[in-house]
Amino acid sequence: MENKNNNENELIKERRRKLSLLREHGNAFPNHFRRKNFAHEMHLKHDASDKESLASAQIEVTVSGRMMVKRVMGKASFIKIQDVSGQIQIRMERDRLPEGHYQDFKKWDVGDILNITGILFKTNTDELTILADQANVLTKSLRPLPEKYHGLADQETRYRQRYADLIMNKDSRDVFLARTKIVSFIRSFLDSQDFMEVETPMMHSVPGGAVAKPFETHHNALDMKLYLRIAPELFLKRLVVGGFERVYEINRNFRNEGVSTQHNPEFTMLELYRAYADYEDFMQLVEDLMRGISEVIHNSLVINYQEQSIDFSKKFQRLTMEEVICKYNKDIKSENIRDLDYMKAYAERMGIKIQANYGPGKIQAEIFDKTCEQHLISPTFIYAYPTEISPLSRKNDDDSFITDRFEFFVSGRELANGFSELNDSEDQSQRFLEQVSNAAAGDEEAMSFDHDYIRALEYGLPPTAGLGIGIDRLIMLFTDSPSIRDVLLFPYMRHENFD
RNA sequence: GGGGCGUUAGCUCAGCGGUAGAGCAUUCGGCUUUUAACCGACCGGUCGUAGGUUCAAUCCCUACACGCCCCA
Repeated sequence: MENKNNNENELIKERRRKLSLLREHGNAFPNHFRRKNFAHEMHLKHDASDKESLASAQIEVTVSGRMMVKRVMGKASFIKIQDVSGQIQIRMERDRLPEGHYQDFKKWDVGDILNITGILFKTNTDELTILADQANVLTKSLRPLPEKYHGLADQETRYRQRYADLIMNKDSRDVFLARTKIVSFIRSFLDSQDFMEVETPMMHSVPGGAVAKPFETHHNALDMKLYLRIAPELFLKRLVVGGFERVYEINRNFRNEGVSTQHNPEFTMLELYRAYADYEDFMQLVEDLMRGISEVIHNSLVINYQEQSIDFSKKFQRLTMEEVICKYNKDIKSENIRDLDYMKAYAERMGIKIQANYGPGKIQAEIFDKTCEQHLISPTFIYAYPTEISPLSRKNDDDSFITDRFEFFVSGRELANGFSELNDSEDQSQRFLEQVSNAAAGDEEAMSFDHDYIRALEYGLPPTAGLGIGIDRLIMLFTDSPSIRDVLLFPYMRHENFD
């Protein structure tokens, strides 16, 4: 029962003693009490009532929640309990409660989960309070809560013991409430446009749909290697081939890469596909979606993120990849921006390591990452991505160096990636071959040749637009969170040693 | 992978080369309208881990672990 690293100290021993007393007096974990009222609902209804009318109304309420504050003053006490909706104060009086109950109550601890029945009244300072007639412990809490004033501040504990963080920090609860609200807004936004939510495999025999290192796993019965998916893209487009013309999926992707304030090994992605649309339609969709979320969460089109003001009210800026590179690299000669030798020399001067298989498009992307992305604070679309780094995107009709692809940036971060889908199976086959040769040249992130996907394209994918939005980064933006860990209920952490 | 910062009581934090500190919480006593309630007393520590330097290390040095931030 005891384990050293679990802080089995005197405080917990004391509470275990109290729990065994509760056990002696009957069921220590009763589950027959029923709540009738929520804290927030009572405040809404009665905060404005005056003392006298509340006293004459004699409103009986029953609440359940965790005791967060306990102030004992001799024969009467004030406590506060917290339920999912908020907090409410309760007054306990020795002479009002059943015989002996007040003495029992004095042994209860902050953190215990209680059920209280009583009459609503206003205190001298006009605080809505329940005058208790009945009080019971539903769950004894064995671990002391963090200090009442400063709360739980330690980042590591907040991430590892999210339950304690959620008990103590309203800001943290609010982030996750906003997260849920945003995701459900996205669903209703897409559902109202006749998109169909689907689920596609999380384990792939051929990893694909993105440029990233996968996690590997093994299926024992079938004795086969499987990969946790890095993207659902190729499966969703198979569904469009099948005739589901508008599909989306909100689910986890897994990438075997570093951890940072922007990256977690598993993260949530929205991907959507719409037949008979192109990337410009999806730029518009991104604008509509961002404005919708901004209104739902902040009731405004201007929000604040980490001291930056972000304005969604104006039409979002649009620049091509080459335009933005020239904008932030004044010394690049635009006529040479597709010249391999020129670009290679330029990139190397700025410290970018150029691998043998890099073409001018890949070098453009490297320069963009290093010199442009950080400046894209206001909502901005960068479009016309090089074909070389866009193996699943449709080539531009007038210029095969680029594709009909965009990425969307806010506060210096990529939030979305969308394009007109490559639906020419023969072109796609060529692009896969180039990826395979990159892999042979040592590129660990290059895509594999997906034969079944080519087969699907050969049946015919209608002209289609696709879009992916990183949900976690989106939540960061709208909850003003500096780290992805702040918007993940259980962020990745190194294994905790309990020895 | 590199650099910086951090790890002291259950929590929030001070501190110092010479017996380890505060507030809150706990325990005991007082208190029937409190708001970080208040008043009094007590209790609470392998100072992240392992080495090293030193008469003496929580403090200085090294390595490691974990975390946060920045860079690749």
